[in-house]
Amino acid sequence: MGNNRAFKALADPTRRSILDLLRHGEKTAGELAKCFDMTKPSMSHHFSVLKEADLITSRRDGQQIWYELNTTVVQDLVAWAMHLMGDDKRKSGGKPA
Amino acid sequence: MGNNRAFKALADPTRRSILDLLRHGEKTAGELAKCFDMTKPSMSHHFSVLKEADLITSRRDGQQIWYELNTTVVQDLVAWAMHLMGDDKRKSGGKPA
DNA sequence: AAGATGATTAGGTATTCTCCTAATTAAACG
DNA sequence: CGTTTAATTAGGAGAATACCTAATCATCTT
Repeated sequence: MGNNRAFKALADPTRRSILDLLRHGEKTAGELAKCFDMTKPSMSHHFSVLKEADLITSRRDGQQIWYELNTTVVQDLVAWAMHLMGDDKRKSGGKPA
Repeated sequence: MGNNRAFKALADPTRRSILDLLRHGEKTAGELAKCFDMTKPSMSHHFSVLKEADLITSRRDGQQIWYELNTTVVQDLVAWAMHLMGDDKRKSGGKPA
């Protein structure tokens, strides 16, 4: 059922805020870290959890690392929630076979 | 952002399975417990976490307690996920102020 | 190569989480 | 009432989580 790692990742409010900040486009680790009252190592840990869960992707550019939201896992989450609410075997439209 | 308790509640795979089982209608604590390789007290704890998060409601009928899925919080979750994916300031309809 | 900067990894601590067994509450029923 | 059945609450052990400081890695600049 969905991705356990993703649900675990979303259980922390700091990590959800990080995703929120990435909503409008990619940001560097430092930029993101500045938005929280937390040390950089702690933030780095959160980034790695989000990456493990495939909720973000990363890209190095020189000294900086840019993080970007990966919406495909978020879509899976929505699919699971919809399934829960009864959007099941009703004109699925998703995967014909 | 959304309900932290709900996200925390969803972080556990057993609890997500419980919600899945409640998808087709209410079930008693015992019925649900039978579906898992876990003691009743452990299951009871999971029920209480789901209740605290408003993901389920409960009703006593004699000796049994019936649990039912509450989809309103699930809807909030979907709303948050959609917001994340860019469904923002686009005919919001949510909170005019 | 040395120094500065951006970021991660290593290691440790305090808290939270998940599960268990034992004890308790609540209701049904003889 | 005492017993059985359904479920919860209490208490505790072990694993996982979320922070921190110190140390390391990677890159750029001089």
